Amino acid sequence: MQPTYDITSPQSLLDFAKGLSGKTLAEVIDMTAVTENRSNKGDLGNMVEKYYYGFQPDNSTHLPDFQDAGVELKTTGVLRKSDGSYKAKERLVLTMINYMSLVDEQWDSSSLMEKCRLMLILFYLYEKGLPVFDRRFVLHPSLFEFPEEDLEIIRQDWETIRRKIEDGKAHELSEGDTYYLGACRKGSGGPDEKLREQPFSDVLAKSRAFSLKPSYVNRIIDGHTSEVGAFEVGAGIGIEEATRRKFQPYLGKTVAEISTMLNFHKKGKNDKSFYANLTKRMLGADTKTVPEFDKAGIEPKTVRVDRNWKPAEPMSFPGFKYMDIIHEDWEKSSFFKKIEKRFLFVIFRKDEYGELRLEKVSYWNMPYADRLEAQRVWEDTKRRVGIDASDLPGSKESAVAHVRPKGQDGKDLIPTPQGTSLGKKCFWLNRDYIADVVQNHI
DNA sequence: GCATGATCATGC
DNA sequence: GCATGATCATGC
Repeated sequence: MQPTYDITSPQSLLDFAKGLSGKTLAEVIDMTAVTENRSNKGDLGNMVEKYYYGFQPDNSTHLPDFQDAGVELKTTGVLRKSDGSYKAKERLVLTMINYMSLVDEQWDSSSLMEKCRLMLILFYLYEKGLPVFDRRFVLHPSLFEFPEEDLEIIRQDWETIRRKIEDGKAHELSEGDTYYLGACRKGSGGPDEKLREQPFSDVLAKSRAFSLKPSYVNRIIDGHTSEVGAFEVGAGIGIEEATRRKFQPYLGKTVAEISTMLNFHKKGKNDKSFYANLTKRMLGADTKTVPEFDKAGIEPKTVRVDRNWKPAEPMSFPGFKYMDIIHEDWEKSSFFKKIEKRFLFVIFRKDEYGELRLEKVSYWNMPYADRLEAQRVWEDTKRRVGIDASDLPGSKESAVAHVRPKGQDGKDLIPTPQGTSLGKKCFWLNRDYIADVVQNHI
């Protein structure tokens, strides 16, 4: 194909990409020239470069694909929501993390920034099993450069990841360590996966890649990355400090006082999401989402504790389906994805008169050893669902997690592998475990 | 008081 | 209609 773009100009590369909008590769390129397997399911980005741009980048370097323009080409899957808009199917992988060399890098000249400072992002509508040539491009391609205020958070995230490797903890990395930029798992998984060495520990680590969290990709899709949100985040002010400032006016106040300040009241004695919704109001959002938290993939959790810091309840997570979990892998499970996140504990504590007050707001993420224990409970659950779905791990079987019901009512039943119907269930973090976290770790 | 079971209000 | 975040209810 004769190139009809200027390979040194980002804008020209973008304009050329627009020719793919609404189309599939098979519709715009000469398919007779394709030497790869027609049913190829990976490599969409490379196929776009090779057959649409007619350009084969040198993938052996850490430079961007179109190095003369300084542009890295990315393709990423999106899903259509019921209202017709799109959302990210998953995180956007930027580049592999090299544990050995990252520790010697400086942010400005980092391999991440060298490669991804300016990205041309193409979105395609994800459909399971569809070969790359038949994936349809939707939305407009985005020539994306990180807004300055986001770049500060991303730099802090990058430093956090680098420091963890310096501390000899590459194997303990978690997406919950950071906000916009995550160290996501990237590798074959399973027992045969080849693990990587790290510079300051003899423990081998699973391979990981720098990625933008799905919530951040959604902000790119929505074009809201530079929107002024509920937070004033910038140089010297990270997410945590911004959060502290947001809650400052309400700290120490009773629930009744906060309700009055925000004109937001409990709907009735069964308004079970009241504290969660009140928390979102304090952050300046309506009851739906907190944009900055959404972007950073932060998981707010309200915890009510008594005078002795004992939680009133354990902590619930999304439900699972018996028929799904038996085919699932741990790292694909929603429980895994949740506990790798960074949590914001918003703690209401009973005062001497038994009245709840906003006592403390604190970030936390789950330690590696506890994530391993949660994995054990999950694997045990998966195994036992296959044998007898009515007999699953209870709270006395693990110090960390257990399984309990989570349904709308007694009629909310779903099928089991045994052919029976049982109430829906979900994973919970034990009350005593939450107590330990609240009392000793935040 | 705790473990376990049951259910609520809300948003999409 | 259902997933979610969470609290309410019960029996030992």
